[in-house]
Amino acid sequence: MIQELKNNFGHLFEAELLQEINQVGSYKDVAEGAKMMEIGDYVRSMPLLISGAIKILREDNNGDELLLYFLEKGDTCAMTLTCCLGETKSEIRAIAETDATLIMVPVQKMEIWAGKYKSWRKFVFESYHNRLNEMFATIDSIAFLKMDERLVKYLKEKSRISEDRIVHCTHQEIAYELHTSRVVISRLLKKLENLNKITLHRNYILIKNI
Amino acid sequence: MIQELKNNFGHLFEAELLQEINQVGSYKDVAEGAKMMEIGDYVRSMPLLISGAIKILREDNNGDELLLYFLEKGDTCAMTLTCCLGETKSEIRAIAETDATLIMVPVQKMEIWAGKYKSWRKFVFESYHNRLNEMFATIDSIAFLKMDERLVKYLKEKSRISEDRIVHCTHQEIAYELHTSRVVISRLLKKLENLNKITLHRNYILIKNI
DNA sequence: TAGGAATTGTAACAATTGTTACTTCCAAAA
DNA sequence: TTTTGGAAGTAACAATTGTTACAATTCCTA
Repeated sequence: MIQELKNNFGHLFEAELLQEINQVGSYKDVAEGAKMMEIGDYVRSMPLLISGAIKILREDNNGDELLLYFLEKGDTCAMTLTCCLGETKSEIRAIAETDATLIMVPVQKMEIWAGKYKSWRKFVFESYHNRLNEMFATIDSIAFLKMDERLVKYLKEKSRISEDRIVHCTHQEIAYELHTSRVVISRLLKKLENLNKITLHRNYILIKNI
Repeated sequence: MIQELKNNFGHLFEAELLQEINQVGSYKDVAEGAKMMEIGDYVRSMPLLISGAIKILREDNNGDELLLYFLEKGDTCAMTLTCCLGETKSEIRAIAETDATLIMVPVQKMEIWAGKYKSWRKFVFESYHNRLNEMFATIDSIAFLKMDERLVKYLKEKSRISEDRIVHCTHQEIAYELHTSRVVISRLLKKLENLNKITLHRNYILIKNI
């Protein structure tokens, strides 16, 4: 595990901290689609993402979802960061977008390291900062863009994250994550296909030039 | 100033930290409507809000705005919190919603105190956490509510913040902050008036029972 | 007191998004 | 092979939001 740590966080943390993480952290593999955190959960350990991607979702009163953003290699979950303070429940749901590997660190260590290591403080602050910026970007999309533009952004992001020009999902799944209806998504996807930007298939979409 | 500090932050910080804040911080009064931070600004000091309210806004490509949330007594600005690390520009605009008083702390102190005082770390982490939660609430409103519901929420919040059943603003101003058009707001306000929930006047709105 | 700017009311219409209903197509299971 | 359920296509319509245009009112100022 120490090697994985050095590869992914070596440029951030000093050797001593890497050593500590190695001692108390536990390696974990997660399969695509696995639910990693549910709304209302209390969080007891903090994930450092080594590979893969995690999607972070918000839920409305009807149980419908909205995609907030993706976590990627080198990220951590901002939600867990505050759970070493008070007993705060998670406000979000986390699901593995792809197969992923991560290192789980007991949440008590977070506060201890924050006092001990400047590099850890920097990492935690930057994580928060990045998450806030992701949230700004999400708000921009929802508030300022129309659904067709949001859809294009979504497809680009999905393709980038999976490193694949083929996006594997159904129209219904896209509709859930953008918080709209399947018919709306089908309609807009068909327009994109007519513009020769994508090709539609059952259960997947080929991204051509969007 | 030390008395103001004790009143507003005494329950959070130990005496030694209060003393340090008192030494390096500077008192500042801000008039309603004053622009306190602009998008793209580099931040050099960190505000601790003693009284009043600050509204935080986001801007789209056309220069149109969107209200994100309000800061109130005991809050600080999450945007400045990360500016002691890298040279990061502000992503948001801050404008005094009411007359406000605050204490400005040089941003270099933030990192120093984060290593030295556990209570300061707790404060900073909690600030980030609160801001993230505000952002979740904002996203909920934009993504899940219709404009009439957002308008009602907006009026309630404005009334609560100013501690006044009379909300002083024009339809145009509301439209800017909710990122829609004046005609839409006028239309919805008129509906609320017909439901006897508010009374409309020139330049102000009386909140009756919403 | 007259003129002008800002504010609000309102109609008419356009564009976007949401909903319902039904059909067709595809793939896996029986 | 036939059945069955999920996925996608599409039409028709409703609801919401956005836009343009213009009138009426109020307030400030020259």
